[in-house]
Amino acid sequence: MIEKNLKNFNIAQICNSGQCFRMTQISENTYSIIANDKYLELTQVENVCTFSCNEEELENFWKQYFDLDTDYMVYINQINPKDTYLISAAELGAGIRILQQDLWEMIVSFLISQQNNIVRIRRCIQNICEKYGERKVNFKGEIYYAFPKPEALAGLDEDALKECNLGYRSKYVVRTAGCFANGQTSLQQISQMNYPEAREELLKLFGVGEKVADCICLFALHHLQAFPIDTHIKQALEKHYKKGFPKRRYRGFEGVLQQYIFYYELVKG
DNA sequence: CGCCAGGGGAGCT
DNA sequence: AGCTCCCCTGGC
Repeated sequence: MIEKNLKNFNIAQICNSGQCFRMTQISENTYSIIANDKYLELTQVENVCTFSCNEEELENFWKQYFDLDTDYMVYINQINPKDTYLISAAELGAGIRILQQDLWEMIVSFLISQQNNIVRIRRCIQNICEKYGERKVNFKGEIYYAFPKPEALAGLDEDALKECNLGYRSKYVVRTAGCFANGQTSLQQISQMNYPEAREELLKLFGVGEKVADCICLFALHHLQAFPIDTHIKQALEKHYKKGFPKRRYRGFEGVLQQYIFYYELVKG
């Protein structure tokens, strides 16, 4: 157990910000998080966060996962004071972090996300993990499942994942898994590319369009200039930024602001 | 039962 | 860039 005093960190907001699908509230102040093959429980009371792992794992994994070394006030303080909408959004979601999640897991998660709602996306991913992921035991002796590697999904019948509730998205996942399993595309290479290169490479994948590519760039590769535009963001931009969102002003961290807007619309809307 | 929406995308023009 | 159509599940 490690205790940390964290500013601009709110696990509840992170959990509900729609960027991660394997994070669950398990009691009033405690959340469970499964990432890669790791299981964590995090309890937050005010600014005090208690991590269930040891110091080494916190330093080597979760610190990067939660982006703990970044001061998000640096982003928030650059918001135009006259932009009352964005100021309000950032104020409400000030505890959000842009997570650095597993690339393959994000590719699959956002392939599934299209024409889908968050509750179902979570269930789809849970189903896939239970059926094809490695079975693990957490520190409490409970069973959880790691996210299956591409190799575990490649070669399946293209409709096999309909059993996991993916519907017509099944073939997107199976075919994409094949591309990585047979070496046609490389997760390692994509993770080393800059934003435009990575985006272009991701767009080649079957089932990946601009919105999904940007979500992957933002939530896995930590390219903060990615600005995913889904139906909700589109509506918000049309309403509050008739002349267009001032991307130039916020060059390099547009994605952080996108998350504040997304969360604001999710909570308020 | 029909209808439609839920964090788009492919395949056209 | 803009337009169809695609196509799965759950809620009403």
